[in-house]
Amino acid sequence: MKNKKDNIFEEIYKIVKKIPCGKVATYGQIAIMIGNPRLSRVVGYAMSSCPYKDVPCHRVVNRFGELAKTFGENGSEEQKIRLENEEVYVEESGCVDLKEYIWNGK
DNA sequence: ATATTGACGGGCA
DNA sequence: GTGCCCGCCAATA
Repeated sequence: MKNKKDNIFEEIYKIVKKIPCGKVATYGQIAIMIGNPRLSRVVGYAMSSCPYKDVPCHRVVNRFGELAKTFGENGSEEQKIRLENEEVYVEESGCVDLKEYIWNGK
C-alpha cells in the first residue's frame, strides 16, 4: 500500500519533464493532468522549489502564457533565452503565443 | 505548534 | 460581462 499521499510534487515533476522542447505548458493544464485543476498553486510552488534540474520549469507558464518573473534574480531574462533557444519566441514582456507553443499534451 | 503566503485556476454571485 | 471567493499542497515566519 502506498503512503498516505505520494508527494504531489513528484506528480508535477513527472508531467513537466514530459513537456517536449519547443513547447510550453500552463500550470492549470499540468494541474489537470495531475487530477486536480485547483492544484495550480501547488504546481507553481513545485516549480519555485524546482529541486530537480530535470524539470524544465522555464517551459511552464501561467494561464496568460507569460513566464514566471520570479524564476531567478535576472527574472525571466534567462528563462526567455532558454525558450528562444528551443524555438519558442518570447516577447519582451516574457509572453509567448499559447496558441502556437501550448503543449497539446502529446 | 499555528497562521499566512505563494510562480494559479476555476466557479459562482 | 465583471468581480469576488474558494480550493489545494508545501514552505516560511
